[in-house]
Amino acid sequence: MTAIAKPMRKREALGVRSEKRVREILAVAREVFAEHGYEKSTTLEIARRLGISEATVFSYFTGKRDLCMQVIKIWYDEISLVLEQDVPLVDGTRARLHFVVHKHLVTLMQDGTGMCKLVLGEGRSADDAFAALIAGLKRRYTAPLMKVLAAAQRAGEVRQDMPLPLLRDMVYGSMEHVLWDAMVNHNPPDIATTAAQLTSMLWTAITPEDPPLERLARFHHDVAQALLQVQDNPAPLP
Amino acid sequence: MTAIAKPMRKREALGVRSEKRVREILAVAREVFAEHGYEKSTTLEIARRLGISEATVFSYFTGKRDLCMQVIKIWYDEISLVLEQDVPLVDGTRARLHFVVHKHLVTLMQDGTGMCKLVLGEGRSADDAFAALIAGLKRRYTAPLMKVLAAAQRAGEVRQDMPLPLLRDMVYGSMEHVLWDAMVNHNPPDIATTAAQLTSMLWTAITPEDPPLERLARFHHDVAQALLQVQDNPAPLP
Amino acid sequence: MTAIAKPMRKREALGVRSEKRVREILAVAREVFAEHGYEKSTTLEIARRLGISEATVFSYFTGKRDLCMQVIKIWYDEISLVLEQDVPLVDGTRARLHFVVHKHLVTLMQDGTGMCKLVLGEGRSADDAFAALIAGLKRRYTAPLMKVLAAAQRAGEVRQDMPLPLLRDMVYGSMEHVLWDAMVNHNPPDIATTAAQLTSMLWTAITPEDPPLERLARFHHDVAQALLQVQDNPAPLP
Amino acid sequence: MTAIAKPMRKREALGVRSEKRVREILAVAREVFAEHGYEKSTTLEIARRLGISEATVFSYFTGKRDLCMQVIKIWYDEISLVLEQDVPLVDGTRARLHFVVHKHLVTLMQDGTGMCKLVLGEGRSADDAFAALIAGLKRRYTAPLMKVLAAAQRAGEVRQDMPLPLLRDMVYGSMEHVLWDAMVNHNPPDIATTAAQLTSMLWTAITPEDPPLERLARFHHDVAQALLQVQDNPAPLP
DNA sequence: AATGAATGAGCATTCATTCAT
DNA sequence: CATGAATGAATGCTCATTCAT
Repeated sequence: MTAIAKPMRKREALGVRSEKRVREILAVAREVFAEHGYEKSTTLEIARRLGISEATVFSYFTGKRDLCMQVIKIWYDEISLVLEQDVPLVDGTRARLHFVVHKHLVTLMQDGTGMCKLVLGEGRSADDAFAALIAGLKRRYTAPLMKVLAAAQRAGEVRQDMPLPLLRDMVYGSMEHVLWDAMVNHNPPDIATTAAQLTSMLWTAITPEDPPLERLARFHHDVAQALLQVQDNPAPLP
Repeated sequence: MTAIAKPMRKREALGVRSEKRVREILAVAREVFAEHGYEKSTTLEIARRLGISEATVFSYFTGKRDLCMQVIKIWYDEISLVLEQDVPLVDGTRARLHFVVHKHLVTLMQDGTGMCKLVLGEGRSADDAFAALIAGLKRRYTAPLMKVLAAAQRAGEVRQDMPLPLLRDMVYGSMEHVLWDAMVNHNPPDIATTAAQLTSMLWTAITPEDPPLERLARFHHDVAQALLQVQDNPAPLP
Repeated sequence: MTAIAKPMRKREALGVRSEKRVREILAVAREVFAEHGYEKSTTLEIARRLGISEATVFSYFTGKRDLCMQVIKIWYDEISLVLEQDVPLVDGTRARLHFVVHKHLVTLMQDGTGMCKLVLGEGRSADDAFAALIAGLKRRYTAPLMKVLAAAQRAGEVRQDMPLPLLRDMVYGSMEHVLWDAMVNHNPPDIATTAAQLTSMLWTAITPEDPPLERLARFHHDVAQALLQVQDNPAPLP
Repeated sequence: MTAIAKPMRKREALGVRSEKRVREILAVAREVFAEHGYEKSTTLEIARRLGISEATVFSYFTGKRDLCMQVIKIWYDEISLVLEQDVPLVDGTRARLHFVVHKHLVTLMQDGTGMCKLVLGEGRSADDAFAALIAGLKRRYTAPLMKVLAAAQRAGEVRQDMPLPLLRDMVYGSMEHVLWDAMVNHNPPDIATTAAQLTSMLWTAITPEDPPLERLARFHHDVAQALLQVQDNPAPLP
C-alpha cells in the first residue's frame, strides 16, 4: 500500500497463520513505538519482545518505517471506524460536535500518552511521505465531523463565511494543544469538563452571530416545517 | 543557562571574531535543523556548509543538542521580543488578539516551513529536557497574549468560565493546525484572510455571549430536539 | 560475571558456529591487545585482521573493554588452571616454590612479550574496574603458591614473622621485574638458571634463619659498627 | 634531549623568564599526569590549570609525550640525586640496603599514589621509546644500591653466585609489588615495618649462606684489621 | 517459515597539534 | 612571547537491513 514494490522474498499469499503473525507484530510494534517514538525504537526490541528474530519482522514488513506506518494506519482506522459508526447515532450538530470532541480527548488520553505522543509527535516527522500518510489518515478520521459541519453550514447552522478546513483546524488544533499540554506537564485534565468547555467555545465560534431577528426567523421556519411534517403524517388518533 | 559547565575545549571570553563565528554557526545550524529536523541533522553537514570542520563546531557548542537548543532559543527570543514590544502598542483586546494571530501566522509562514517544522515538530521530541526547554520558551512567547486575555477576563470582556490555558490552547492550537496543513499540503493560505477569519471565530468563542440571546438559542435547540424526537417516534396523542 | 546485561544485539544461545567465531575473535584480540596495549588497540584493527566488520565484533562482545577483559580473564584462567593442577603433584615446599617460579617465567616469556606486556602493563590501568578485575584474577593465579606458603608457615618451615602478602609480593615482584627487564632490553635470560637462582634466594629469604647463627651475625655487625666509629672519631683514652 | 629535532618555533635561547615558565608547566603537568595517568591526561587541562593556552605549552615542549617524559625524568632525577647523596652517608651494606628500601617506600608512597601510579604504570607503556627512557632513568636511580651491592659482592659480603641485575630485580620488584598492592587496595601499610621486614628478608636472601666457620674467620680478620689501624694511628695519650 | 549471522554506513565527540597574528 | 582559532584524524559504538540455510 505504502511501500514501493521491491525485490524481496516477502509475503505473497498471506496464509491464516501469517495474518496472525502480522497482527502480533503490529501489536508489539505499536507498544514499542508508543513507548519510545519512532526514532528511538529499534527493530531489535520489537523482535525481542515477540521472541522472534529481527529477520522475521523484516519478512513481514518492508522496513521499520513501513511497520510504523502500518501501526499508525491501523490505529487511525480503528478510531475512524468508531467515529463513522457513532457520530450518526448522535442527534444535532452541537451534540455531535460535543461527541467528537469528547471522544477524541478520551481516545488520545486513555492509552497513557503512548499513541498520542507517537501520532502527534511523529505526525510532525521530517519525512514527507510519513507526514503525508498521516495527513491522509487524519482526513478520514476528521471526515465524520467534517460532514456534520458541512451539512450544518449548508443549513446555515454554522457560519458560511468560514472555510471548512479552518473550522476543522480550530476544532482539532485546540484539542491537540490541550492534549500536548497535558502530556508535557504530566497533568491530565478532567476530560468531561474540558470537552464541555471546548465544545461550548467552539460552538460559539463556528455558529453564526446572526442578529436576533434572523435567528428568530429561522426558528419560525423550523417550527413551521416541523408542523408541516406532523400534518403530512398525522399521528393516529385514539 | 543552556550550556552545562563541562570540561570543554571552548571559547570562554568571546572575542569579536568569535561572536561572529558563533552567529555563523547558529545561522547555518538553524537552516540544517529546519530542513531535516533534529535527529536527521548531522553535525557534519552543518560544518560542511560552513566550510569548517566538525571540531570547530564542537569548540563553540557543547554538542549537537546544545546547538539545536540555542537555535530554537534564539528564534523564540527574537519573536517573543517583537511581541512583547508590539502588543502593547495595539489598542483594544480584540485588536490585540488579531495582531498576535496575524503576527504568528506571518512569522511561522515566512521562513519557508523551516523553523516552523523544527519548533512544532521537535517540541514534540521524545527527549524530555528538550521538550521542557521548548515548553519554557513557548510560555514566554505566549505570555503577551496571555496577559491581554487575563486582563480582559478580569474586566469581564472575556468569558470568565474558561480557564486561561484552555483559551491559549485554542488560539495557538488552531493556528498550529492551520500552519501544519499549509506545510503538508504545500498550499499556503492567504495570511491576512486567515488571520481575520481565525480572529473572528476566536473572538466570538472567548467572548461572553449575550445572555438573552444565549437563552433563546438554548430554547431553540431544545425545541428542535423535541421536534426531532416527535418526528422519529410519533407519540400517540391523548 | 564479566558482561553486564545490557540491551545488546548479541548472540545469546551460542551455536557451534558462534562459539568458533567467539574463539577466533578472542584469539585475534589477544594478539592485538598484546601488541599495542589496551588504549592503542582499536576495534577496527581487530576486525580487519579477522577479515570481518567491526559490527560483527560488537555483536559478540559488549565493547572493547569487555573484549579485553575476556582476553585477560581467559589467559589467567588457563595458567591458573595449570598451576592448580600441577603444584600439588610436586613434593616439598621448596620444590613447589621452584616449580611455580619456573612455570611463571616460562609462561610469561614464551608468548613473545605479548600477554606479559598486556597483563603487567594494563594491570596498572587507570581504570579501576579493570585493575580490580585483574587483581581478582591475579589472586586466583597466585593462590596455589599462597596455600603452599601458608601451610609451610604454619608448619614453621617458613618464617612466621612475615605477613603472607609480603612473601607473595617478594616472589612475584621479583619475577615481574626480571621479566620486564628482559622485555625492555630484548634480552631474554636463561630461564632455567634464573628460576634456580631466584628460587635459591627466595627460599633463603622466607626460611627461618638458624637462631644461633643469626645471633652471631648480629654480634658481628655490632662490633663492626663500633669499630667504624672508633676509626672515624678516635676517642681519647682515659 | 629526547625529541627529534623538528622545524618548530620553539625555545632557542632560554631566557630567565622562560626557565621559570618551563618549571611552572612541568610542575602542573606532573600534577595532572599523576592524577590521571598519561593517556587520560589532556594538554588542555594542563594549560587551563596554568591559566595559559595550550599553544603556549606546545611552544615549550615538543608535545604531550615529551612533556610527560620530562616530568618523569625530573622526578627520577630528584630522587636519584637524594639517593646518590645520602646512601654514602649510611654505613654498612645492610644498613644501606635498609636505607634504600625505606627511602623508596616513603618516596613512592608519600605523594598519594600520584607519581607512583604514573611511573609504575606508564613505565609499562606500550611505547618502546617511553619504556626505554624510563628504563634508563631507573638505572640511574638504582645505581647507588647497585654500587653498594657490587662492592659487597666483591667483598664476599653478598652472594657472588648471583648476577647483580637479579639482585636488583628482587629488591625493587618486591617493593613495586608491595606498593602496587597498597595502591589497588587503598590500604597503605606501615612503611617502617614493611621496610624492616623486606630488608630482613632481602638481606637474608642476598647474603651468602656461609658456614659458621667462614663467618667467624671473616670476623677475626675484620677485628685484626681494625686493630692494625688503631696501632698505626695511635690516639694521643693524655 | 524462520533465523543466525554478518555488515555497511553512519555519527557524535575528543584531542594533540599548528600557525597567523 | 603568547594565544585564539581551527582542524585532521581517529574512535567506539549503533542499527536497519540482507541473505544463505
